[in-house]
Amino acid sequence: MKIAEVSQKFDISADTLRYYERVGLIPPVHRTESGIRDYDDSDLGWVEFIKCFRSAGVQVEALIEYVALYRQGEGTEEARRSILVEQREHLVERMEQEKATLKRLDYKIANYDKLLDVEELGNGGAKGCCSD
Amino acid sequence: MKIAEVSQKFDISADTLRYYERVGLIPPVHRTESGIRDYDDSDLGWVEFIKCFRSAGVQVEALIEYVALYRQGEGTEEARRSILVEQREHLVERMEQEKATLKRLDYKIANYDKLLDVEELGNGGAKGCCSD
DNA sequence: GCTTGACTTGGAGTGGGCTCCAATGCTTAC
DNA sequence: GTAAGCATTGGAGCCCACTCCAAGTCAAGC
Repeated sequence: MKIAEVSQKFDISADTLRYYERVGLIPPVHRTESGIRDYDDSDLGWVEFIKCFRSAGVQVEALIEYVALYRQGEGTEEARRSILVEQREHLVERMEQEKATLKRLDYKIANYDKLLDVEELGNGGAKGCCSD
Repeated sequence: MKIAEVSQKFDISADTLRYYERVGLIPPVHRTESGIRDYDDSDLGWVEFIKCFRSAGVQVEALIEYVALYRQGEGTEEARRSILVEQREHLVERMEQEKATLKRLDYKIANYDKLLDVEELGNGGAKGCCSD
């Protein structure tokens, strides 16, 4: 599978795919004789893997480290595991923060709904909520 | 309240607080005669507000727009509401992605646990999971 | 009044994560 | 075999969100 197809399939630009490979976020992709990238199933698996983790905000740095350890093979399992655990912690923290913000956002939106409803009824003039 | 105290209270650097004000993420902060920032309750409210939304990944751009509308006052309620709704959508999408990634992360960690358990029992040699 | 330390400003610098570019090479259709 | 449209590379550039800096001002203690 050539880079253009992969790019389309995963909605990641070819530039980004090359960048990922260059910095070690993805192991070297299989090539044709003439040096053109020809993604095989394993390569596609990595792309999908990275896409998943990147789009959840996992840092490139951590993924690079993980991939490097993976490529080193046996003996690195514990280190790999601890990267994952660390990233899991970050993720959970982020999700909690987001949950709180979502709640607040909903509250604010509900306030605007009320406010706008009132206005619609010709009863304007209610003071807008400030930072709440 | 001077900038150093605010910085400490919210764990945001003084530089960042000034930056926030400069770009319009926070309305102009109250000053002493001599021009030194002296945050009042409303200013602190804004700082808290921005901290909450920023730490959930809401873009500075959107918040600037919101604050600008807020400062324009009446008549901008609908626009403000729609900014919030839009940001809510982004947030929910992000959270869903993260949920999926968390699940995957848990699965991978569990795999490593199993793998490492087996090794501990002197039964090594099981092939590490690739991108799964 | 002088030092110390926190404050001010505008502007430059940084880091992360891409994104774009120029120069060049391969492939396919005509 | 040649033009169009893909691919390759290294390196520069860009955007976001800060972060730091220099040069100067202000405030509190001695």
